[in-house]
Amino acid sequence: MATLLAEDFSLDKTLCSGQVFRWQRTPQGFLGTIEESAVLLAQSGRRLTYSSHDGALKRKTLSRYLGLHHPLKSILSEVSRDARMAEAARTHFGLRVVQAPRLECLVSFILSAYSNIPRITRSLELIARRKSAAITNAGARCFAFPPRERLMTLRESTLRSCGLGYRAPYVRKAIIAADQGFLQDVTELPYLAARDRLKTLPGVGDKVADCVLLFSFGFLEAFPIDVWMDRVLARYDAKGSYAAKSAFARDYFGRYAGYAQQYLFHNERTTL
DNA sequence: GGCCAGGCCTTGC
DNA sequence: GCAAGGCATGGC
Repeated sequence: MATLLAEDFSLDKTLCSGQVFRWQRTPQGFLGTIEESAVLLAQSGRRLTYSSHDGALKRKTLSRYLGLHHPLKSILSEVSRDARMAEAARTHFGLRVVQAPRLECLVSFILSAYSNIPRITRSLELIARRKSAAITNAGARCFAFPPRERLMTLRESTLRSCGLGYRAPYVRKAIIAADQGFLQDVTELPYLAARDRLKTLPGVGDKVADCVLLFSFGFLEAFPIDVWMDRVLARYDAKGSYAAKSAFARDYFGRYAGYAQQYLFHNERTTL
């Protein structure tokens, strides 16, 4: 068990705001996987304790995963352009935008199309069980999201058996692209070009691309717009195409628009 | 047993 | 460009 000082941070809000899907609450804390490690996380005040089953999880890897490198206070003060956003910032203070592994994030959000969170979680879990051995931490078994080389051995039919439905070929192609360095290439691009590039993958449109750019590539200006955010944006009188609304949001909230999105999104989902 | 789903793709204007 | 329908399955 190691300790990390985590200021201005809420583990609960960060892991339970729809950015990542496979963390589960246990009596000892949150159990999940990062890279090849089974990880247990618990927070007490500003103290974050963590352990990995093999001791391989590096502090820096964890810190990055949880978005602890983002200057939260200054980000929130920058995006709080109005009372509504300022209120969401107060209510959910400590929520951070994660920086999850790229391929895992891409697969997760391809699965999110026309689906729901329990189902996304289930499919990811089935994929993990197919290609990863069980690892145990705190007496609980879990399965790491498989690395690219092992995902490459998944046939489309096997993906279907994990409940992906018509998304199976999309995921299969995304894995192949990743294996050819596609995701690395995307990191070299500026935001809008990166979004266009991601959208060349089948099954990846504006919304999925923005989620992936925000939750794994670290493009904090990305502002994913789903049905929930559409409701929020209506109150800002933002109308038109996805491109138009997304441009409005980036212009209005600025370079950290993605943080505004995450707070407003979480706020919309947790308050009636 | 239906209805619905954290969008995307394909048509047809 | 933009508005409609269809979509494999599983959750509720």
